[in-house]
Amino acid sequence: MEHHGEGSISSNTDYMRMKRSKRHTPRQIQRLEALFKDCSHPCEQHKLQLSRELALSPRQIDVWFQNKRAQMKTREERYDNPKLIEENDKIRSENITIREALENVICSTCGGPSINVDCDFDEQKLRIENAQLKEENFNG
Amino acid sequence: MEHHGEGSISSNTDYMRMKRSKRHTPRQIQRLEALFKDCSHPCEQHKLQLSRELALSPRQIDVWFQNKRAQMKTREERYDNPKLIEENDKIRSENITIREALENVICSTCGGPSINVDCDFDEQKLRIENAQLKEENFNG
DNA sequence: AGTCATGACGTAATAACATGA
DNA sequence: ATCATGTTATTACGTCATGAC
Repeated sequence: MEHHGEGSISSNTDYMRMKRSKRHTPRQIQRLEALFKDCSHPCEQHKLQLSRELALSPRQIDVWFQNKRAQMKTREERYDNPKLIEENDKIRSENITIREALENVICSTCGGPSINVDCDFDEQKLRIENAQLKEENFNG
Repeated sequence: MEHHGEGSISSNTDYMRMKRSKRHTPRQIQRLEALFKDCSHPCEQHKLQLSRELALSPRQIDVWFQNKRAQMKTREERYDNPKLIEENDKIRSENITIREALENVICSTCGGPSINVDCDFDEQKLRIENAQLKEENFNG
């Protein structure tokens, strides 16, 4: 109900404090955002200046910046999450590829089907087993 | 801003002292949380029942569940993010370990220092290179 | 048939407030 | 006091179902 489209229409002058909407005007927000880009914690002076300039109480300026900082934080997280998941999947599949390569190794000198690897004393084997176990631990 | 003064009569119980606190009482929240665990989208019946039971308007019940769902969503994300980063690191290190193992392979039959792997025609080699490139792509 | 309005209900953003460190 | 964080309430926008034309 009541979709007012005010924002784009009355652009001629400053907004009369539209009775209905408690939102800040686009102009106010634009100004606030501009400052926020430079500094997310405005000093007292900036705060008071904005207060006069935008006809908002200092308290409102304060609240706006607090809310904005919180918003940015969660917005970052929402953005990082899918990125991490994708990256995760890719590395995992690379992992499998290399593991397969390791099993299909063929010796170049004896040309034989040398399926197996080096010594048992070496830590190498242990480390690989270890990695395998940790991997299973995640998936399980 | 002056909002409603709603019938927050706090019924018979103890929480009279918070005069104009807009917070819901612990008892109310406890009850709401309990139902939320079972279903995050309560039907009309449940809503009305809660409304009577907790002396909150149906609208308030509605709003509480909406806010709760949003809260849960961001809470999940906050929790997943560090988990994903940790997982990511571990898989990455496994990756390196296996890669090293692949280079230090020694043939078991000829006992030689068979450093190298199989044929050039095989897709194996390509796949490994591919993985390597993709990996670099991430880090760069 | 369609299409246009309207309402019910959802999420997302936001303003204001409350609290603890 | 200021700030991060969480809570309550409102607004904006989207979708879907229903109904009149």
